[in-house]
Amino acid sequence: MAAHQDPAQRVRRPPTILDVASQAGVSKSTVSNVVRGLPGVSDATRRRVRTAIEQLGYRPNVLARQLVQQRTSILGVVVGDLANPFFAEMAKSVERHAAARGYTAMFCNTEGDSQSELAGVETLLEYRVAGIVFLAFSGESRTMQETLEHQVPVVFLSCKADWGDVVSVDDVRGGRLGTSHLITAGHRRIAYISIPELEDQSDIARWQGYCEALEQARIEPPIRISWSPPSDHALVSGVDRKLLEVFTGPDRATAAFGSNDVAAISLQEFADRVKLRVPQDLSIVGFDDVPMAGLARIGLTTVAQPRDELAKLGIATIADRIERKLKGPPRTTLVGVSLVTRQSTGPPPEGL
Amino acid sequence: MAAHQDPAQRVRRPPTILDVASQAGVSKSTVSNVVRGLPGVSDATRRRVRTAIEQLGYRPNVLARQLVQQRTSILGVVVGDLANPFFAEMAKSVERHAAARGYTAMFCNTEGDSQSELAGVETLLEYRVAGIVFLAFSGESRTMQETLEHQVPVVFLSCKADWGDVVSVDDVRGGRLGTSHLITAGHRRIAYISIPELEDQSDIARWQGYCEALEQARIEPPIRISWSPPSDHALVSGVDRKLLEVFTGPDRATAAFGSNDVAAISLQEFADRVKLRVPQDLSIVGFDDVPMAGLARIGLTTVAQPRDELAKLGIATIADRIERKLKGPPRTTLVGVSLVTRQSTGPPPEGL
DNA sequence: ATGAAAGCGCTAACAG
DNA sequence: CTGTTAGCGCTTTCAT
Repeated sequence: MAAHQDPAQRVRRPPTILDVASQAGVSKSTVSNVVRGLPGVSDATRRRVRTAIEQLGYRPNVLARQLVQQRTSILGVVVGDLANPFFAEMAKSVERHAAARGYTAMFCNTEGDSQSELAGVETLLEYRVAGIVFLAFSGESRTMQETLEHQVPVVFLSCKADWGDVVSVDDVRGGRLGTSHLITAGHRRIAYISIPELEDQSDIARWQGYCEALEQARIEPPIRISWSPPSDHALVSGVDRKLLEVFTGPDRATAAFGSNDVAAISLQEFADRVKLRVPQDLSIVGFDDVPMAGLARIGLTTVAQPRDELAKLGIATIADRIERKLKGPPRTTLVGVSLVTRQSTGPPPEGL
Repeated sequence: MAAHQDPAQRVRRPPTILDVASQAGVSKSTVSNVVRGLPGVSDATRRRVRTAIEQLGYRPNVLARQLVQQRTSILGVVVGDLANPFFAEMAKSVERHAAARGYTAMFCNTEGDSQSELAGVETLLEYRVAGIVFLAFSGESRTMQETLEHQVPVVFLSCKADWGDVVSVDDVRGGRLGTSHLITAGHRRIAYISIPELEDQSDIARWQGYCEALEQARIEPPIRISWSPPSDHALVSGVDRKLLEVFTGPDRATAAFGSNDVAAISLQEFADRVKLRVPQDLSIVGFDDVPMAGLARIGLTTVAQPRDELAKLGIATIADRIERKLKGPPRTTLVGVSLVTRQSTGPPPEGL
């Protein structure tokens, strides 16, 4: 292999279209025509240009192109938490489908914080992204305004808002599905548990589904736990309590519905640590069906989302919107959820 | 909330610096100066410009700026597999540290395929990224050339190559560490197992460390398993065999060292399915210490990488290189690995 | 079939 | 302190 030089020393700037033009002895328009594969260039010229491009290692400057074209092929993707396996999987799918449609994805991790969500969108807008895909949306209205004001198509993928296109599972239905499963198994005291960092619009919809299921079964009251693992305290229906208390004592909760798999698995981990047996003492249902949930050792019952289908539809929607193939008012596309039953759920203990 | 219009119909293009200038009754340079916070603008003018910006919702066009400045603040990040929790965590850290230093991250998922690795780098180069961070590198030399030819600083983060800056753990040492742990526990037949999609330079170094440890303990021969879960077949030292065979029979392997936690956990899952007890029948060591490995139910003994420290150093390195604060030949920064002992390892069965 | 010229929105000298 | 001017690299009419 050729001796390599110190990266800091090589200062040769990338060749421009002009370099190619002069090298090939043509005008830059011709080079442009060749690069873009337009017809109306003689074969001889085309060949000469191709050679020059090869020799110089010319690569068109996308920034310049997009500046003059007044549009970019960058898709901004707002992710709640890349470290959450669900988002990681979605991000991966989104990137793949975006690339397949000619878009480059630019990710923004928000840590579920509406502050950085706003900052992220701001950055994306500065890059004049062609559209924004929200993989999580806090619901913060200022972000919405910023985005609206600047005419960027937006799709809420696996999350929702009352403006912009939505492609997601029916979270309310998913919430009902998971909760009903527990009710059917005989549980009467069922808690809903979420991790505050990830409480967004989806979380709210799932909570609603949970409440509806309880109501329909005439079970009162709903119990909302907001917990930051691995703390042993949590906000239980608004008041700070020891988490363990919720699952012990005479009218303890015998089951919990996690707003997502990470919350559910964290709770299972907590249960393991404090020697609560799952599902004998405590049944747990999650949401998402992340790969980890399917491991024999985890065996989490969960509401599954068809991730790749969601990503595909979401990208199709926003791409169509960008390309003006889709017009009219915001559209909502709901795809089905399904319950995956594993070992984390069972009937409640005797007498409860 | 104001009635929202159909996203497809609002055609107002984003305001430019000229719009702001005329609105404020100044020249565009003055606006530019205000936007960039340069001194030498009277307070009155500054205020007027600020107001105009506010009213118009002006947002500078980064593409135009970067075009004229001849440099971007985009950092390309090549990721092996976003769905692998290790990469997901790294990606997240990288994005955070990049943002802290004023860079925007643009991710490329390669699925461990050197073909799309090349395509990804190609795309990044078209965007004139300021630098490229490899979170996985296949070792494919053409990519290297493409990159070198275009003068982009490169850092190999938690992976390696013999050119460009490297910031990683000492994979060879890590390989030795994990293997030695098994040897010390009494194992004599230890397999090395990796998932082909992720075999890269790090994998090779870890394999080398594994071999060295075996050699030092005068254990022969090394066993290399290349496995695509959940298949029940695998390539064992080059030949296709049933995976189970490796861990049963008279001279079976009693331990396995996974090239990363995903491989190790997959193997554990396999063991669970075929009723091999871990660690009684089979000890398993992983590499990375992903969050999942620490769950009580997984309890994977593994070689831990300090992810956030790696990301921080990696970004610092490439940022310094970009900003010319770091000059000279490629630098290698190695950070320490440590073994985290959990429940997946123990002594071999009696008599083996 | 090819070239010339006019910008895209912005920064960076340089004048005034 | 503020305005004028000349591009950055590219696409896109419009001539030739």
